[in-house]
Amino acid sequence: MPENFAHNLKDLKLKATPKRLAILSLLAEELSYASPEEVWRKLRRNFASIGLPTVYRNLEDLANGGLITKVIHPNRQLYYYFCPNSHHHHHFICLSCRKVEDINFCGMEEIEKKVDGTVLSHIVQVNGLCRDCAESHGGTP
Amino acid sequence: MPENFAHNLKDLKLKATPKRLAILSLLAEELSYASPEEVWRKLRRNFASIGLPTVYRNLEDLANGGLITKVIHPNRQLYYYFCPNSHHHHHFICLSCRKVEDINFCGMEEIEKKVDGTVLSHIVQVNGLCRDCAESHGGTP
DNA sequence: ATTGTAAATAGAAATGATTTCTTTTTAGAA
DNA sequence: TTCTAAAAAGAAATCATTTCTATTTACAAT
Ligand SMILES: [Mn+2]
Ligand SMILES: [Mn+2]
Ligand SMILES: [Zn+2]
Ligand SMILES: [Zn+2]
Repeated sequence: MPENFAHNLKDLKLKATPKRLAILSLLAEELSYASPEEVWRKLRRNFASIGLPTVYRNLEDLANGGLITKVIHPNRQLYYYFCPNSHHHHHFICLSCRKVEDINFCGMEEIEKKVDGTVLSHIVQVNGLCRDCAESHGGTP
Repeated sequence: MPENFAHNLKDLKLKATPKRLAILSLLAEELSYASPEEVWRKLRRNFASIGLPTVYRNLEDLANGGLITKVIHPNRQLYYYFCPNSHHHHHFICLSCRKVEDINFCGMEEIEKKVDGTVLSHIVQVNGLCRDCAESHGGTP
C-alpha cells in the first residue's frame, strides 16, 4: 500500500504542491502529533521561504479533507498527526512525549441512535501517559 | 435534592464567594453552554463591578473542580455548562442553539483496558444540531 | 464581635497563537 | 506554451485569554 499523497490531494481537489506533500510526508514519518510551528521549523530545512500562515492553512485544509487528524489538547493549542489507518477509530495520546496509539473502538453507532437531533461529528480521545512516559515521570505530564 | 453550591465549593477548598455562587446558579438555570463573556454580561446585572478575568478564572476553577463542564467547540473558544447529573456520562451539544443533551453511555471502561499507558482523562462529545435546530435550519450550524 | 491571613478580585495591560490581508507565484488544465 | 484559479509569502492585525499588582474579602481563629 504505497502512499500516494499527490493522488489523495487530487481526490480532495487540492493542488499537490511541494509544500503540501512535504507536510504530509513529514507527519507520516512521525508517530506523534506536532504543532504548526514545529512543522514549520522542519519545513524550513527544505524550503528557503515558507510562511507560518501557509502551514496553518495547509494543516487545516488537510485535516478538513481527512488526510490528517487534529488533537484536542488541554493546553488548547493546535496539534496534528498523520494516521495511516483508514478504518474509523480513535486515539490515545501521550501528553508527555506526544505519541499516538490507536483505539479500535467507537461506541458512536449506539450513541447516535439515542440522540434527539442530527449528529454532525463526534470526538473520542483518551489522554494520558504512554507506558514509557508513565514509568519515567511516574504521573505528571 | 436542593443544590447547595456553597457546600460544594467548600468541599473543593474554594471560598463560597457571591460571584462564584452567582456563576453556578446562573449556569444551573440554563440548559445550554455559555461563553465566559456571556456569563460576565449576565453577572454585571447583579454586580456593580466584576472583571472578565474573574469570570475566566472562576469558570476554569469550577471546571477543574468538576462542578461545571467544558465544551470542546469547533471554533476553539471556551464554553461551559452546568449539568445536574452526578453519574459519569457525556453530552450531545447543539452547535446552533447550544442546547446540551445527556448521553448515558461511555465505552471508556473497555477502552482503558486496551491502552498501553496511564489514562488521565478522556473526551467523548457528540456535536450536531438538536431536533429543533435541525428542523429549522435543515443542516448547517 | 474582632482580627489575621490566605484567597479572591478589579482593572489595566500584555500576550501570542492564529488569522487576515495584499501582492506575487505556481500547479495543472487547456 | 498559455491561462487562471489556487496557493503562498510576508507583514500586520486580531482578540480571546492570561498575567500582573494593588486592593478587598471570606472565614477561621481568637
Ligand atoms: Mn490511528
Ligand atoms: Mn449531563
Ligand atoms: Zn509518552
Ligand atoms: Zn439546537
